[in-house]
Amino acid sequence: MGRSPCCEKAHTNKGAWTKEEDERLVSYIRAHGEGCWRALPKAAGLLRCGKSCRLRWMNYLRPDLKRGNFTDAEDELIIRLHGLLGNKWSLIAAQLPGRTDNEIKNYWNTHIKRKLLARGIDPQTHRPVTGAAAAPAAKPDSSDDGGSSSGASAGTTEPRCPDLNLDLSVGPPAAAAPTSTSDSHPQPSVCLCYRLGRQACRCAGPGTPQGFGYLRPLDQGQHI
DNA sequence: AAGGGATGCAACCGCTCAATT
DNA sequence: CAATTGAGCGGTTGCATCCCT
Repeated sequence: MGRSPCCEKAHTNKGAWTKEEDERLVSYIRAHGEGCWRALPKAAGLLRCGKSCRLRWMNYLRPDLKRGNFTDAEDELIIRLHGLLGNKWSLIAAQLPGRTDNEIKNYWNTHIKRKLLARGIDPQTHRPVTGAAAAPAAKPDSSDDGGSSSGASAGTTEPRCPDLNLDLSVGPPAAAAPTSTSDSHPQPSVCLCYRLGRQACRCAGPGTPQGFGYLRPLDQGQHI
């Protein structure tokens, strides 16, 4: 049973990539484009697993990557998207041009989790942490506490974090998402999963009980 | 200055899903 | 329709660096 290994482990390098390996990978992809990752290492003369090549390219070598610190706006967007999508890092990353799922995942685990705890919000549920246990380590300042209050301590039975405004608009804030099941969509709408690159999503239509039928109107001039 | 713990990031591993045979 | 294959995803780990004592 099981599956064959994705590569011959005996003849593959592991660990940090060398500059030479990076250059080989980049020049190969520049010349041939992204194709069959499984065959790429051999073709490019790399002693690496195809998965490793893909990861290296996606997370580090791609030319369109935005390196550097996350902005506050990106922070907030990630928090909102996480509240809506959960740990779907690739979907979240799709909304943040130049950011990778791995980067966002790391950033979430290292920064945002703590930030939310400091606000008294459970990073997993996005609800106020119950009891006074809320963020014991939370520094009194939390400087950017931005309106947190969120009744952190108080609303123990609060069903939903009042701070959580699931407005997914990435562009101009005006592009509000119709949260209601809006029976009639006046403008063309598209399943969010589709927009994020999941062509065959399993979202039910609007009004789906499972709640994963995200529909959002297209912004002006925007197309799928 | 040195040691040890905390933190952050890059990379690996195993699983799932979709496409292909 | 079932089996196989490959790509992609999310969780986890390992290591380098930072910070505090």
